[in-house]
Amino acid sequence: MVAAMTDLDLNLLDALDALLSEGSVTGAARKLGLSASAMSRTLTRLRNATGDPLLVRAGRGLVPTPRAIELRDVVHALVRDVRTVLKPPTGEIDMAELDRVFTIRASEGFVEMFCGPLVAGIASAAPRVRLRFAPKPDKNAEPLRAGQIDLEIGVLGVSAPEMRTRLIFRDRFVGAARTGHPLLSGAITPERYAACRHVAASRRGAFTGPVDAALADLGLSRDTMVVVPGFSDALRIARQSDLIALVPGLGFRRKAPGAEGICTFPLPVPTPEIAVSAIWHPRMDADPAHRWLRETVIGICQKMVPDS
DNA sequence: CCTGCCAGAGCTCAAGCTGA
DNA sequence: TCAGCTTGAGCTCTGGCAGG
Repeated sequence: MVAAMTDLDLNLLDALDALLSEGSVTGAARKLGLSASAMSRTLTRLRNATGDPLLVRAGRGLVPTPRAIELRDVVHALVRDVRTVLKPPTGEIDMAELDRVFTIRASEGFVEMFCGPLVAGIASAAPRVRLRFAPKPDKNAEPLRAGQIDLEIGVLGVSAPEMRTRLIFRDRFVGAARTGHPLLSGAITPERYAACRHVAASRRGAFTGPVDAALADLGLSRDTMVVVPGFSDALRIARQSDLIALVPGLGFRRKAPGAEGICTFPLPVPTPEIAVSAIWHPRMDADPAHRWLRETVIGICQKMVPDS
């Protein structure tokens, strides 16, 4: 009886190819690294599946039936095609020909600081690749899961434990005040720092953060007058007023845009370290183009921040 | 979703059959 | 007698399924 499609076993195709090309159970068995008895049983299954004897006894050996002769070239081509389909990718891609759009979700500050070298590095290696920097209103993992975001750069959240991550660099917050600000003349103590008025950067609009907790440990509190969504806005306000901003220290060691007219200083209270990581969905882990993208992004960022 | 159980597929070994 | 194919017995592995 001919096998139904649900009984399809692609190993039979490989065995049939070996049997038809060798014209012998022993030869096919040797070719596939099986015993002759195993190959003989496979030939029995093939006979049941095709409804044709395929190879019949002729003296001590076997000869092919007309149906077997008819199938020989077809089966050989099929096996070759199946091997091509099932062969794992080599991981080698032609970067000059790679035509793809990658969406990277990162904070405004990251884009300001790193996009220049990133664009230059990617354009020189893969001229047909296009980048889309997506805004980062929150840490929602759904766009990564849905494939809308290829790579996220930021501080790890806890909402999506399946995500793959790699640390890019570590940073700490520093204070920032306009040049000539009275706070900058003399030692910056927790008391003097807390006595100033402040501008905070918070996507969620929060007036308090880790600095307030550290000040509270000393019995101090500060007055945050303004909250803005991003660090650039906080810097702009600090440059034009007596408000003190809180920004990642790295950007100012690198002379980030917007740093003119601003002096930074170490905070007089301890604050937690900021660990900036690359985050991607496991689905993209083995994709050669995505692997190239994240290695390139991580490599360029780490090159710019060698001492992190 | 994980784990344990069970049935069936497929393998090897050994032995038998057939023909040169 | 030997080479090659087939078949019975027994083992291992895999996948489906039920239960926790």
